[in-house]
Amino acid sequence: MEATKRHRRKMQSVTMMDVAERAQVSPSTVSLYLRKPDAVSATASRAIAEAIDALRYVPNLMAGGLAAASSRAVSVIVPSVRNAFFAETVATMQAELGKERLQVMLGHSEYSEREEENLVKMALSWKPAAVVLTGLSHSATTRRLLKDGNVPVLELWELGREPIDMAVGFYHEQVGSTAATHLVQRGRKRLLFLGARLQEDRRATLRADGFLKTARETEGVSAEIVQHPAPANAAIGAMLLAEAIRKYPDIDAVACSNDHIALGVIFECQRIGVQIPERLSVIGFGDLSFSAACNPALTTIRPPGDLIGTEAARLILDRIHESGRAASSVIDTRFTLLQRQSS
Amino acid sequence: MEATKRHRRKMQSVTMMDVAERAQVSPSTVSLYLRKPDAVSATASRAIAEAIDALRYVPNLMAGGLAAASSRAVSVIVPSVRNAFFAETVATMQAELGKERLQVMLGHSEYSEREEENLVKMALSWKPAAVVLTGLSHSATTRRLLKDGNVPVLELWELGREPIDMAVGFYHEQVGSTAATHLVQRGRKRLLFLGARLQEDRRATLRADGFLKTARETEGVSAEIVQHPAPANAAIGAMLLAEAIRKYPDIDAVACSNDHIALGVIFECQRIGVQIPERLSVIGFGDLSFSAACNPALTTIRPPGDLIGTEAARLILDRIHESGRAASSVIDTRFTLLQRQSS
DNA sequence: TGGGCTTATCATAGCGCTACGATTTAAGAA
DNA sequence: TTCTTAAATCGTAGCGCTATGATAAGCCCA
Repeated sequence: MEATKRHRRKMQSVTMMDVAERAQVSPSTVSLYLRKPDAVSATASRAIAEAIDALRYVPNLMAGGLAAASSRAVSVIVPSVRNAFFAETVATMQAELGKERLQVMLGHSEYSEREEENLVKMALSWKPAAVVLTGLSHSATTRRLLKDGNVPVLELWELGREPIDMAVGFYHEQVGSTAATHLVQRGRKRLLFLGARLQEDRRATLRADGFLKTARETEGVSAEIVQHPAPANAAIGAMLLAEAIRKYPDIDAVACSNDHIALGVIFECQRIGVQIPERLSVIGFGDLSFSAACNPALTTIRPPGDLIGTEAARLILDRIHESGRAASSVIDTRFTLLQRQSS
Repeated sequence: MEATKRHRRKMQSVTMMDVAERAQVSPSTVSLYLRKPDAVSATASRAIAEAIDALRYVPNLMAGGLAAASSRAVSVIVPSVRNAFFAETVATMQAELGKERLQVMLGHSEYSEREEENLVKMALSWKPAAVVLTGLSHSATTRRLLKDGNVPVLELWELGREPIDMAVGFYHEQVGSTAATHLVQRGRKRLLFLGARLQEDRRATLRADGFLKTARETEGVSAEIVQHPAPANAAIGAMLLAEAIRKYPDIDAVACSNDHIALGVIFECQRIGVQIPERLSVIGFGDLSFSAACNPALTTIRPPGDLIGTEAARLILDRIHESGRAASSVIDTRFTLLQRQSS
């Protein structure tokens, strides 16, 4: 025994080398086949495919990522996937990115910039193919990390100020404005905005702002706001309506920061005998799964959560494929007003 | 020039080596500090921490994972995060695992075993610290991959047959049985189960089975089922109730496969003037955000989505820490009946 | 004072893959 | 047939880190 080996290591059962050997090609060719199948001849492709199958080869993406200095993971950070809006976008993105074998890494900021910053730091450790954030407000450190990180960055669900890199979403002030205009067109004069958790949900605040601004700029129309710091749900909605009627007995229309609130309003009106829409018009935001089935069916504004996801995925894939490009994109997905019975 | 270097490589700006140099220790010590801070002296720790901070060092987890032959990623595969139940569990798991710097990699099977299999293959390429699946039904290949993969495996949200490795959840037949027993105790005799997408949602089917079995075993009680293949939502719920009343005019209680269906039932009853609970008792499943605020408030069974997430995270962390253990665990989280006005 | 511990630190050999440039082969053109 | 050019394929040096075992430094008690 000549050499006294001191080191030993566990290892992966089947490596690319094994595949190469069986297919009678070099490891480089196997690697090429896996990354760009078109660049490999039909003969080689067949042999490699057979070998992969026979050996049950599973590529090691950590090794690949290390060698390539970038991984096939996309870090997606949302306030919470418990929120149906973001769940829709995350689900759509995962489906689209999964087709190209990109992995979604999920993080929840819980509406905290501090937490978002931690998640971004963690994400960067993975050399992700892209980092996806929600909204346009981030800590200075987050911004710096992302700009220095030399990584495609997407900001979803909000348009307005300058994005770090790319953005897909819509203008929330416009949502509020559209709601106000709609109610006015329906002949309403005493408008009210019902909001929950506005201190944390910047986008809901923008909707409220747009609503109040547009309403107050209209001749002969008044607009007030009633809010609560708790997260939006139907119970809060019911509570808010009760409070609103106490404070402003003559209101004839309410816009809600989302459909959960609106659902609570509908229930509360049933209980206290307020007729919708005769006595009170109601408009929500979200078009959640129950909105069309309410009694009365809820007029609402539908944000395109799925479209945001597909567009985001498309931008990421574009960036990956034509890696040279630096064009920064902003996509306005718009939103849709769905008029139903409640207004 | 002696050597003609042919190779060149881009690289990470700051590596562990840079940190080691600045802190006047070896790279090994830095690595140790990062993985087990307690094993490093206070002096060294301070110097390393300072260096990391000053250089803004970001560890490369791909390199770490490759060297360690396992990553700090946990692959979580759920039918869809659009479903509030799974969203709750995913969110909770991410929060718990994130504390220990584990990344959640998300996949959506869309209730397809074929798709789940693909996702598991992709997941395994990352050498995850654990693989988390939903339910106990998987393709044979999925099972084999996971067993050969030498990876901790968790199956959530369902108990019953033998798990691959560990399982956290509850018995869905028990849920159905509990619902039936409750309605009988409230004096109901003509029971009905309203279900959506039962062909795909195995767990909803188990609830239906448990419900029908228990009801039919009870003296003087009858039970029927009405279902629809579309995904559960309030509109389907309303439709199902209308159909149910047409088919079985004398029913006095309905159990719904989830609260979305129950919400539709409530709305439909309001429209057609059926009094809840006087004429008809209603019980749901899920305790969704609106359930307590309905009119009338909905009696429902609450599955502990958050508990499932925390318990799952705990099991994974336990496995990582005491890596020798092979004890396979099954945790029954139970569920809670919430009696409200609708029954 | 020194032997036997424990504790802290270190040097080094890969982990499995991809990028790079070089080399071989195939296909046309002359 | 030879030369040129394009298409396939190959050889190899790392990517940045961790596991391993070795060494050095403290510490206790005889």
